[in-house]
Amino acid sequence: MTTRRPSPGRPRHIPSSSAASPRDQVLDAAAELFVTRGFAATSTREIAERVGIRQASLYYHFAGKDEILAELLQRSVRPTVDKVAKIEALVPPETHATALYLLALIDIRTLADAPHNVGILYAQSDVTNSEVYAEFQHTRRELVDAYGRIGLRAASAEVAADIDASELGEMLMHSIEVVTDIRNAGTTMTPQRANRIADAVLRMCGVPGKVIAAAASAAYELLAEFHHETGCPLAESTI
Amino acid sequence: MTTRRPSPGRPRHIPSSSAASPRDQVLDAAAELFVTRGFAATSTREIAERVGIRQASLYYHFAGKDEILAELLQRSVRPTVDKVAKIEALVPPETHATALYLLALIDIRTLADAPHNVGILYAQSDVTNSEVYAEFQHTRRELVDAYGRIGLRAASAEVAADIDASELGEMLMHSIEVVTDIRNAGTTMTPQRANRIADAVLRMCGVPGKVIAAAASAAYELLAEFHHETGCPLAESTI
DNA sequence: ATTATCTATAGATCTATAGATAATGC
DNA sequence: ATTATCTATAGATCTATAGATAATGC
Repeated sequence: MTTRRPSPGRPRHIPSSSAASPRDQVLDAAAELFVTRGFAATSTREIAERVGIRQASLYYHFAGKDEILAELLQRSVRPTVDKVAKIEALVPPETHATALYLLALIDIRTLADAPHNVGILYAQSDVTNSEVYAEFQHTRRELVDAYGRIGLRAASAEVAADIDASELGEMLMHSIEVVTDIRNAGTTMTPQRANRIADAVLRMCGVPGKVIAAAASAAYELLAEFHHETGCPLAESTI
Repeated sequence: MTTRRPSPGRPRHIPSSSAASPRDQVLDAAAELFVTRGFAATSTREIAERVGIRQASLYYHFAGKDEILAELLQRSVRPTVDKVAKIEALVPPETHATALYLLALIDIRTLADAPHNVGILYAQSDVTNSEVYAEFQHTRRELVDAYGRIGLRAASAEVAADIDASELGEMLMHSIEVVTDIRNAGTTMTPQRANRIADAVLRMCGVPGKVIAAAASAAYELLAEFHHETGCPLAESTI
């Protein structure tokens, strides 16, 4: 397990201990640092140090720090967005509460199980206001729209009459992102806790308690379909 | 209006156009920059430039960049926390939904009406993990506790049986902070929108629709008591 | 005397580029 | 030949300190 398959390129000053591609090693190291110290406060030298390469070598893989963050953000929302169509197709019509519960659960898990708490970076001011991250913002917008669309279908008549899809979507998705705070506080995300968050999101839409309970069981049935669907290249940390 | 009252100290290279104290001018300039560019990405020179003083002059008022942010954060949560006791005393017993609605409304307004969207800085990784901000974290914790305590009293039996105060508090407070995202997106916060957010928070606790409507009216009656309670030194921007 | 600024600067960064070098792969 | 690193470094920062200076206030 300790021997490395030889690979092209000049050897590192510290031999790699990971089987992941150099690019993924950089992403993993950067994620950890961005999350703990913040994006702007992390230097390219620190990232390189953690990977075991020289600072300048980063520029062979990425044009700059921005690009590293952009890819991390993209990778953190893309999996959930990609599952939206499948969710909407899979769930029997008229059981919209189940669809919302399923979306919430998948999103919570994705945020909770990611090797680093990248969700914390969504609100960084640098990110929200820079053009470099336009693609991420667009993908995120898709997810907000999905929350709004599915949430509105599941909503009680009372709630549906009061709020539009875009505003509801923003509120639901933001509420899900409490996961990020919880992780940051050091608490572990249990399945029960994930359920309580999903429950709360359904309650926000005015879904009655009994319907929520039914949606929860139905969503769990369907969840197996989504298990390990996408390859998760960042899952393997440097060990 | 354009003439300045002469004050002690060597004159600035660019005369001040604001009546606020130099310290408050620094806080105001820093808030705007921290919120738009991010904390670490803002240099002390930029802050000074905006105030109209030299970079080194900042250090007469603050020991460092950290201290500026620490005070901004403190000022953004303190007003709401200070009102918690009054809310709990003012609201008639057994009408816990009203207390929660009132707390939500006050918090939403404080976040929305602050001269800069400082709430966006709460989740900055630099902040959450540094000791410099321990005092802010403590104050914020008080607010989470208040949300948990008051939310649990207002909650339906179903919800109260399922979730503890600390977890509920975290979820409610986080949901309120959607205000920060909305401001950041450039949308203006109307009173109707504030109501919809407060409504959603009560729904999260399992409060029935009719009770929410009653709590909303009752809270608005009581809200007058809190109008312009605290002096808001940052309200006056550089004009 | 006190206050609030100024100028000047040391020392420590940090990003990105240029060009050399040591592997593998054909 | 291609790939992935390395060394060296230019140029541009940035923070914080030391000490001078120009006001007001007593």
